[in-house]
Parts: sequence; structure tokens; C-alpha cells
Amino acid sequence: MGDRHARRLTPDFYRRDSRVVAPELLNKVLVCGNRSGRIVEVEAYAGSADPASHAYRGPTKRNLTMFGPPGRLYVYFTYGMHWCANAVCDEEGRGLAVLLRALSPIEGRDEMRQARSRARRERDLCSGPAKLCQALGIDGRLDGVDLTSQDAIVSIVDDGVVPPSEPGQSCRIGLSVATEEPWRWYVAGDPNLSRAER
DNA sequence: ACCGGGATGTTCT
DNA sequence: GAACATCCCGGTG
Repeated sequence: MGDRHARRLTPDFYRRDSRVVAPELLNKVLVCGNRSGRIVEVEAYAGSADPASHAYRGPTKRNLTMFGPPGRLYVYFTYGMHWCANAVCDEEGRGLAVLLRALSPIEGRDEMRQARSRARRERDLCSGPAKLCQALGIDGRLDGVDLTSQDAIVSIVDDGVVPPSEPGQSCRIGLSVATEEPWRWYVAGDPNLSRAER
């Protein structure tokens, strides 16, 4: 797990169905500037086949990044105050994506604590899709960034830690439609999950 | 531990 | 005008 071996995920990694990519993103590392965290919880959104997806009704000004090439970062604003981040998947034009829901902080913990001054405990830094964006400084300015570009300030890297062979799985959180699809995956037992297990 | 409500403004109907 | 891929705080047990 040395950083020497860390490498960015390639377009081919993302160019698959979001429900295949999602569990494989577990234990990869989200990097933004000098802050990083291990991905411990994700949800897949399945485009025009998925009423809960922002892409369900086709392209709009907000969701345009979802219909672009795989490996881009889709960042959206919700509830009047929160940013959330996704990795775009599958072929260009399909609108598939994986929502990044929780991280285990690695680097830049001091800056994360500053960015999330209201978080009292360490496990509150990145234990939710909007928390992790606030912790890493991700907002709408990063919508559309190519995660696979060597120059991008934000990326997802493989540092040699494999995904769990038996990830936790559940229905997605916070939806009013398509609530029965089991498209949330997480690292079982991790203290940074957005919801406690069982 | 668990639950209920308020914040806050963009997006889409 | 309603909904929203959420979070935080203060109540109660």
C-alpha cells in the first residue's frame, strides 16, 4: 500500500456499468489537492433506467456532465447548501454515475477539520456525501473535471488496497423513488459510514 | 441511541 | 410551487 504504487484509475475502469464500477471503487483513494481519503461507501445511479437518477429525464443544464465521457467528476448542489460528487461511468451519453458517500480520511486531516469546524469527532469528517465534499474542498468549480487526467487537481487512485471480497450492500439512502434497488455498497465495519450498520 | 424539524436556494414542473 | 442523491441541533429515553 505504498504511495509509490498509487496510480490514477483509467478511462477503461470507468467505462462500465455504474453497478459494476461502484463496488470496485471501495478502498480506492479520492485525492483533492493535498487532502485524501479512502472510499468506504458508494451508490450507483443507472441513468434513464433509474427514476432516482438525475439523468432519468435526459440532459439538463445541471446534469450535463453525467452525459459526458466516463471518468469525469459530476458535482451537484442540493438542499440549498450542500455539494455532492459522483464519478461518471459507462459510455458517453448514457448518464450513469457513482455517488461517493463516505471516506476514511488519510492525508490533510488538519485542513479537513478546518473545513468542517462543526465536526466534533474524527468520524464525522467524511461520513456522508456532502461532508466529504466539504472536507476535501470539492464544490461546483470542479464539476466536469477529468479524473483520469494527469493534470487534474482531483483524482481517484489505486494504491494497491483491493476492494473487499464481500462488501456490505443495501438499498440507497435518502430517496423517495426507486427505494428498493440494492445499489449501495460499503466497507463492512468501517467507522466512517454515513449510517451505522444493522 | 433515536427521532423530529429547520436551514437554505437551485432546479424542474 | 414542490421537491431535493443532506446535515445539524435540540429534544427525549
